[in-house]
Amino acid sequence: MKKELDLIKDCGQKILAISDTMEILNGKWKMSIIACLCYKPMRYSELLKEVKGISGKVLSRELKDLEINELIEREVLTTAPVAVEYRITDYGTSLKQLTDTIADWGFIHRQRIISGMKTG
Amino acid sequence: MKKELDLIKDCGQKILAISDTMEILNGKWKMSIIACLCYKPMRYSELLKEVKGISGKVLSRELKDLEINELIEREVLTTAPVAVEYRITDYGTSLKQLTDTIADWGFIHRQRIISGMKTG
DNA sequence: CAGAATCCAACGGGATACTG
DNA sequence: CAGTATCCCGTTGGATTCTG
Repeated sequence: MKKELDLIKDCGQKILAISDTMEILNGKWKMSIIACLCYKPMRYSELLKEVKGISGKVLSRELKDLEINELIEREVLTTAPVAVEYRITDYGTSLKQLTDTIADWGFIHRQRIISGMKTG
Repeated sequence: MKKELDLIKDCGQKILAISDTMEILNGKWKMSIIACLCYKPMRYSELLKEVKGISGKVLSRELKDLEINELIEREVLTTAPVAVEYRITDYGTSLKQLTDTIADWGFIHRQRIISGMKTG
């Protein structure tokens, strides 16, 4: 009985922690952007190509959000036609494992779908 | 050079997989619900208490979504005042590691916030 | 190239009241 | 108890245009 209560209590803390994370990583794009920048620094236009489906406006906002949370850094390169490079921060790399786990599950889920939704 | 291209290509697949996952687990509540039901089966009202902040309407919809994706099961208990129990499915338990990773990061992030946003 | 501005549609999500 | 229905708002997100 007490053991059950402990479980619930523990569960409560976990729920809170998950809510925290989902608050930071809301929207469908942030994890993709993070994963992208974990590979290498990229420019705005590169991200626009790599993160398929995202629009310019949304990419701008998401990048700002991520920068505010210190997950990525923005550097303006004073080159000829002006370039901006986005990089993952040390703190941002702490999300790498998370992106890996999410990607892994995505693969599995896709396999499950294309294998015809065989009844589990 | 080629190596870089490979990286990008690989990155592309990962981005897709992440998009897939985020499509299924969109909204701020689904992961919390999954994590909750990983502890033990729960009734609607229990979830309403455990998943702090969620409203009845949203909980209903999220539960339906999760059921459609075969991540949870719903059983109506023919008891006196009618009870409904939600359980995680085998497939749903494949998300347990993900909820753990997300929760871990949430803890870390909270620590970082309350420690005053120390740089680095 | 890197965005900001504007417009608009769709969805997420809260509050309340109602049903079986 | 376990939802559903309704209203209503803020956000998300796409398309397009404009700017430095």
